[in-house]
Amino acid sequence: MAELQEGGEAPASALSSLERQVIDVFVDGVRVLGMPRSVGEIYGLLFISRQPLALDDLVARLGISKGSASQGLKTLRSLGAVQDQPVEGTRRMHYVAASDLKRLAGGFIREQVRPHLESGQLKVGRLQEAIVDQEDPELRSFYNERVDKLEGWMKRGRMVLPMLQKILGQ
Amino acid sequence: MAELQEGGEAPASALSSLERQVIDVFVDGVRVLGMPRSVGEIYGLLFISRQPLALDDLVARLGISKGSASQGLKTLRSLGAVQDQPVEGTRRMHYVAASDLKRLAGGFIREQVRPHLESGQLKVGRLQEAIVDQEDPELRSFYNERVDKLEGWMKRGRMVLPMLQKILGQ
DNA sequence: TGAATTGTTCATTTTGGATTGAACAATGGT
DNA sequence: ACCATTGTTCAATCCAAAATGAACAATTCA
Repeated sequence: MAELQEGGEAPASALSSLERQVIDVFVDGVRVLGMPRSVGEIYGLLFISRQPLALDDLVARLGISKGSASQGLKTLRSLGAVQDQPVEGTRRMHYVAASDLKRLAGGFIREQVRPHLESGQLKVGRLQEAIVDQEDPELRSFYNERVDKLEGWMKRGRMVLPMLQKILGQ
Repeated sequence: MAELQEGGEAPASALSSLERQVIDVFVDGVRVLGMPRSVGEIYGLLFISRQPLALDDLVARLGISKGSASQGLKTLRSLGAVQDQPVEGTRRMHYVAASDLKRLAGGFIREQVRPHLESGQLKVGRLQEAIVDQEDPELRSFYNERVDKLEGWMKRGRMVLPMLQKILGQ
């Protein structure tokens, strides 16, 4: 049984021109944000799909591996950009794209930006300590000035994130 | 003549621990912004150097190739993150790091963010046209809704950039 | 003008991160 | 309990982007 590929449920056809174009927009988008192509493809296809899609739909329609699809979905879920959606009549999980900018921006900031900012601050902290070793007083004061500036940038970065989120989310 | 490596001018010594640490911070930073490691190294070393440095100083102290150094400087200059600084007594050009956040953010937005936003908008425009081909009216209206949302995101993106720049630059 | 110095370009090589796919859980159905 | 279905993990592979380095301008100096 069940050898009919074109069964009653899952359309695994090629991408329409429109779908391809939308996906391209997101592939570009995530690339700017430093994320892998497959993540953009997955989000793009979900974004432009009226029905929730299962992992195997993504594999079939995008022509990517199960591994990529699984990893990509994991990333997108951690960002809150994709949500599980149970579909009755099957135990296969389906997924939908979250399409509210506030949530997307928030997830990205929380998962990708904050961690870097924090590790940066840590490093700058250690840096402050390293300066006291500097013998030459003139050089030491130059270093202090620079590291203070760096610290200021980080602080400003932290300050800007919530503002950004607020501006985007309304 | 001039076979003495440790001449009277250019210190091509190894990086101090402090220098190494500062450079690491910037390597991380530019990585988040999707730029190559060498760019972070170059900016980092210039940022923490009291004197302007020449291309060959960067090559010697960072241990990168002349090609990388030249390319990296080109990028940094286009961002306004590094400025030429003639040094009297030599015809070799020297460089200094611009250290004002407003300028840095402005350059990055202008050179890296805006172009992507604009090409994205172009694509979304073409997308609007592609929708009219869609026969099924219900699907067409779904597509319209989605593409409108996408367009809204882009518009909001354009709106946020100047705000960001303003917040950072004071 | 010719030689030396300095920076750029670009074909090749290298490499880090993305993708693959097979082995492995985990769960559901009978 | 067993088999079928579905998703995850991770070592191996692949590939796009970065780095290299040699050839090539473009200057400057003698």
